[in-house]
Amino acid sequence: MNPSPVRVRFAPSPTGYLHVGGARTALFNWLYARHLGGQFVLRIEDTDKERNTAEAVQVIYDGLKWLGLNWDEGPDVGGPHGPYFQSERDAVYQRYADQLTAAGRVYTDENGALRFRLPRQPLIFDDLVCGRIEVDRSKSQNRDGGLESDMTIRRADGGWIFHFVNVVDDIDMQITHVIRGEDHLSNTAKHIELYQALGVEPPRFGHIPLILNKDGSKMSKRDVGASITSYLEGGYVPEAVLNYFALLGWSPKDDREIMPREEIVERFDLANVNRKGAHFDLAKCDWFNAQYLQQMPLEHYRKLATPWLAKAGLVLPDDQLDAVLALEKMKVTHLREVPERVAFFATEDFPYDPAAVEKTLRKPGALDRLAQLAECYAAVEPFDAATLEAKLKELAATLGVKPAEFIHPARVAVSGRSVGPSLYHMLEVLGKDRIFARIERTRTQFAA
RNA sequence: GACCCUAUCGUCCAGAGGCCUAGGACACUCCCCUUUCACGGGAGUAACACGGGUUCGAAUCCCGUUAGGGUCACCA
Repeated sequence: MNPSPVRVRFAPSPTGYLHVGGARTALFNWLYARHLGGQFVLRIEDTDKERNTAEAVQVIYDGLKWLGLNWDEGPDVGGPHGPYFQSERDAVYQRYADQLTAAGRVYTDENGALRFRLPRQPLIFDDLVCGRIEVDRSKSQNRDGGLESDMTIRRADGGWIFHFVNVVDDIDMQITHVIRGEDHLSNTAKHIELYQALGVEPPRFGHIPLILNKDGSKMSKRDVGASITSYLEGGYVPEAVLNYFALLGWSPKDDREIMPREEIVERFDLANVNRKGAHFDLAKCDWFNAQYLQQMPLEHYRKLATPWLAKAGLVLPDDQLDAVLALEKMKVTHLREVPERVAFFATEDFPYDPAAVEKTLRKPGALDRLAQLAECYAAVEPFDAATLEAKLKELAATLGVKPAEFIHPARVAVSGRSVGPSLYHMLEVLGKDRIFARIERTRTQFAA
């Protein structure tokens, strides 16, 4: 006997952007499916033809793919329960609507819309996250204090309404577990009434907490971090973002935070999802990103950083690329910072930071120190960080001055700035010739 | 307005009656490491919304209050 396979779905509407809340819903569905060896279905809810565009759908694909949330069935990959665009499922909806008509459960109202007669019976269901939910449907009122109006399932113009197509598709696609945002918890009663009217056993429901802004307000399109595209464009590592999102509402119940995808899949469970709305904190997301960047192998880091270098028009010789990237790897929070940080390796014509010049190069004797250092380094062998450090300190000792007298001007002379990589490692990567040229340029340019 | 969900540090989570003088992480402050900036290490500030019960004992269970969120569309 086959264990009944778990089938979950993510059913976004193509609005032109993928909201974090949506991505997190997709993630929890995906985790649930992968954890249990079930199927993850992608269905595009594009009944609203107005805002339905190919680009809007592409944004959803891009976001999910970036996060690594692969789907087993969907518009682009097909599957046995298609089509997966609601706009192409008219015949299916008509069939189910006919069934309701035959059963006398719907009627056409005075405006020509098709409405479902709500049974308004007391109703109980077990939510996988929220537990037992008990509603007395006969008490549901609308804003005017009147009885909740019967649910419209088809507009006068023939367009289908969300609640209906959502339920029909979940039935038709044999969805076993509906994992969605808590904003649908209150709608679930109506949905169950629809399942019952259709003579179908409802799936299990799991309503996950909403994601709010850090101050608790509702997150809208404009808010920082709201759009998944902003992570793609902001230099985030998908695994880091996924890790952070997973911890918004779910916890492995111990102190583990940085977890590889496989571990999250392995440990994920709806029972460990909490019910409290999560406030989104980009600072913590950034911390995860920095951690992932620091801990990943240089080879992987290079693959992620290279496109950013290219986009900035920076060219680094192949044989130096890794060495240069390694110099700043521990300091980068977002990949987009990389070009700026390593730009001075790519050109001899780098700019000098005015503040650094003022503070360091303009100091009396600074240019002389550079000359002395260059002279000292002329014969250094091997030209590596350890030797360079030893030589510099030796020079300082000989002259009876602090090493800082050399270190600071040298840093500004070779990089144009007062902050950057470890000086000696930076010198090693730059090499003797470039250092001498840069010191020369500095001395000429800033000679009193 | 009716109904539903929620309530532990500023934020994300631990805590499923005694292990809690409430733990971890981010953020913040200080110290160490480092003659840069980071990383790393150490320390610190900081919370059980309130009021009633139940119990020998409550952050944990129950009720109420308050607060926040959600749903009640010919939007999805």
